[in-house]
Amino acid sequence: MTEAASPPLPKTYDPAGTEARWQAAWEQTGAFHPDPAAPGQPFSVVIPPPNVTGSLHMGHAFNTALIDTIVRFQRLRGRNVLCLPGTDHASIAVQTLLEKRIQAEGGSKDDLGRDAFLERAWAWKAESGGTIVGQLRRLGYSVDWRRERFTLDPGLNRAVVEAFVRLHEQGLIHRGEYLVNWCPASGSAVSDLEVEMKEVEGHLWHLRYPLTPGGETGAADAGAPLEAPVDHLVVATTRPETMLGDTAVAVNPTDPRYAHLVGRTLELPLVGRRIPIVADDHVDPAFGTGCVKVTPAHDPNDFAIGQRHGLPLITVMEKDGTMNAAAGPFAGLDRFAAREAVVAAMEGQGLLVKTEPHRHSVPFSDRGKVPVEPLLSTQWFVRAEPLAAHCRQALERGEPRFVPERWSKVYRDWLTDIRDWCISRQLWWGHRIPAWFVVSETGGVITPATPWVVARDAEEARRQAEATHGPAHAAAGRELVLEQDPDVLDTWFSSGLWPFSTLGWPGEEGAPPAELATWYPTSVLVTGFDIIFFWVARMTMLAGAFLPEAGPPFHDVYIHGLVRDELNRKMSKSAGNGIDPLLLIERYGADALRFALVREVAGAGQDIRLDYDRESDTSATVESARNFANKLFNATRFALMNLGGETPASLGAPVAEVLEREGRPLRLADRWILSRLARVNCETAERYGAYGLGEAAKGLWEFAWNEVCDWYLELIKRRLQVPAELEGVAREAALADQRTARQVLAKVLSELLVMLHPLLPHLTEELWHGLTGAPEKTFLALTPWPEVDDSALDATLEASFAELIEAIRVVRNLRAVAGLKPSQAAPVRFITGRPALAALLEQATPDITALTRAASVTVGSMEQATTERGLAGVCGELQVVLPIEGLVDLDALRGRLAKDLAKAEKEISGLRGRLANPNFADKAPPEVVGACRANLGEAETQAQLARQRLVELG
RNA sequence: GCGCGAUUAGCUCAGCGGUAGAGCGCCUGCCUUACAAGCAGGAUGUCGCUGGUUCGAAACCGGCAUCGCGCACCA
Repeated sequence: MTEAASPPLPKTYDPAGTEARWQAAWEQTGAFHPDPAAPGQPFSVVIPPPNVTGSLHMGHAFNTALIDTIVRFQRLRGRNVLCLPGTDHASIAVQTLLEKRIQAEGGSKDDLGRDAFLERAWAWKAESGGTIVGQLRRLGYSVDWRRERFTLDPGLNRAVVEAFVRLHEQGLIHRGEYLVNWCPASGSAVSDLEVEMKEVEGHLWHLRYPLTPGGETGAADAGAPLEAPVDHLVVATTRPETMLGDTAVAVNPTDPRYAHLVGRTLELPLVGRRIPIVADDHVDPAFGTGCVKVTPAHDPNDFAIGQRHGLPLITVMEKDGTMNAAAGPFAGLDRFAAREAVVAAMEGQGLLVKTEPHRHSVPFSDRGKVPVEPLLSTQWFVRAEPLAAHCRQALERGEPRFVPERWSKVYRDWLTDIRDWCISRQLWWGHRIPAWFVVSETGGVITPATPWVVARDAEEARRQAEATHGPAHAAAGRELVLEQDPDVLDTWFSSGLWPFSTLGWPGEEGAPPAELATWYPTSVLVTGFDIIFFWVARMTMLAGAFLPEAGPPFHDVYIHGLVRDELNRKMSKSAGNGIDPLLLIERYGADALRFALVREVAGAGQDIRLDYDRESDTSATVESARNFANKLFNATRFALMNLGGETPASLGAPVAEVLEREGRPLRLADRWILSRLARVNCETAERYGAYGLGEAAKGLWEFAWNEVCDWYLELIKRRLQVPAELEGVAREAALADQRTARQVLAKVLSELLVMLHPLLPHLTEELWHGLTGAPEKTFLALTPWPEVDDSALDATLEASFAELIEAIRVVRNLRAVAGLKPSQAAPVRFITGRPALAALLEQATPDITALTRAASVTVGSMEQATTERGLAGVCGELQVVLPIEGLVDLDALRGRLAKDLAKAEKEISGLRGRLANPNFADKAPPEVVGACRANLGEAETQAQLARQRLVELG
């Protein structure tokens, strides 16, 4: 080329500026704001809304990378894609966080009052929500920001109220007094899922409970072995403080030691209450003493025993975890202080038999990080079983489809034997429960017995209350006073509506929102396995209640693993081992981080480990992805310098027949890379579509780097440079061939960029614009996926080309063994008995020359095999000779040949062994046997050639 | 206790019936006008152990071991 091509791009890719520029361009032009009425089969995803409690962590980055890869692919495939973003109000988490801050300022939330507190919470949301949304943008998330939602925004509040009212109408919500998981730290009930069992080194205290006087001999039971008269029982407990609330002691009905005592009573120490001895199957005679103290108001198992035996419930604690008046002298003590005090008191009375160390599980509150107290309290519940049953039936039909499939079992098991869901929280930050108490019925206070109405708003509540209680009030001359339930709903109640509330559900009377009509149910939910119960199951359950005809709220559930740190630890805020995605983005670019994360997920559903050096904040994995990005950048840079200012469009697609006609046919390398391109296109589309994202990433990496860059670009370099001294016909021919190469290069590269776009959105957008010269507001992101050219597929050609590559590798290897300098040219001689291979090598002579620094390339038949002396190697049925005797290290050569020989001999013995087995020939498929024979023949040729050479060398 | 997953090259992981692959790291040689964030070449594995199925097993089935996770938990 004579014209001075000015280098259009720097030598290395700098992601920072590029990424910001395209993010802005996509957003400003509304590239990802779909129209529900637009053509194209709808495809929709609602993102798992991050909590507004902080900032982006690696889990978000991972989830984002996966979702965005999927939706960008579907967009390229022509689907009408909605990817809807949003954030979650995270009731307990935010409230806990704010309370701590207020405390640090020396105040309390009660000083502040509900309204002022909520004002602060909204201010916090504005700040924190803004932070995390900004960080999601920084990843290049192709979501519709115009439709961004927040679980506590007015539209979603409307959905929550509607959902609550409807569930109530369907009889699926009830209010009642039950033993719930109480978190004393946050002063609220929590659901079963928010309780985490932790192994703790505790104690097992053995306490003596005396029998009340009368009939100690146990003579009533004739079958019992007559032992010394019994005057007490010993119970074992890990929580002595709860004894203050004991209302029985239970033994197993079949336990001969105690059968005769059932029905007798004990005197509860420290309290003096008479409590019965009851028989219950739940008691394991083999554990401890076989006697269990029963505290129905403070333990779920005891609660069940209490129900079976009609025992009273005695609550001995306040909601802040201190002992109440029922605890007598221990009132006012914190539950843990009370534990020590009770033990001391028992010991003082000689009733402490022994204290054993005991390792056991203690329920902890997820948020409060303190042991949960099972406490009797009045709460709202969703009846889970009918909703779960609906989901189980759907799952029988394969809905939703879990990827990987095994997670469906986890989902199903949880839906089986499900317990009611406690949805009320004694918090301020959240959706206020749309229930109003008729407090004028209970003297102005809310009690478990206060009548209530559920309504969409205060007015409707009043109307209802008037209807039910109005006449009675009027008759009594009382004013009807209503008070809304002060409590809020579990955050997951609103998150559970997310797939349809965000799309406008419930909409206006008789007019479903267009978004809902187009994009519901959503196509796929992508989330971590850790919230299958919390979120996935809640969404399917609630969707079943409100939109049953639509089926589950998503067709597929793609479950991914967690990102673990370099030591395979779960990343967590409390452990302080999180790796900051923003740091990695700054260092390597968002594309590199995304690519690295996606590339790690080949084994779908598995946790991924991100290597990381905390000293330098570097990650070899992300760095290698950055290097790949740079490789792609440079490949494009190369193209830009060699396309003579033309674009894929101006050059036109390389159509084999047309080029043939024009006398500038596709060369071997062209046909090879076009065949590979078509094949990779098929494979990649298939993988993306089937959630094989890691495989798609790896496949494209290998194609781009190991085939396009390492071989194709190298092979066309000469054709792209037309020497200035060429004249006349030769020049015409060279220019024509140059054009063919340019066409193929332009096609391969531009299509490769499209295929890589879901993985490296910014870089590919940038390079594609450079390559195609597309107007600024025409985006690769919205371009159609390239069509597969079936006629380009040629498996035979690909196999031949692989042989050519091998031949070149052998030459290079021989040169390396000989220690030839890259600048030293050496003659190359190929010898083969296979005419087709010989023809291929003849045809590729110029390529071989260029890629091996050959002084000359000759191809001969077997008869000419041993005429030269020099370096020799074999591959397949090909003998490669570098006749440069003088320059050669003979020992190195012998070593090389010996190695070839050993390898061939090993293969021969293996293959012979197999073929010698008559069963193999009989039972193995013919093509396998055939391949085996062919390989044996090849290996034998190799061995023979190597032996021959070694003999010649002496 | 029940269930799930993992165990393959120094590290991180693919492969899931036809006798082992990638990236990183390592060794050798190269600044060859796309790329040293690169190029060329090289070394490295009784595929956790153990039975079985099969002509053939890293892959399928059984058992065991180790690690991890989930669920349920005996006070």
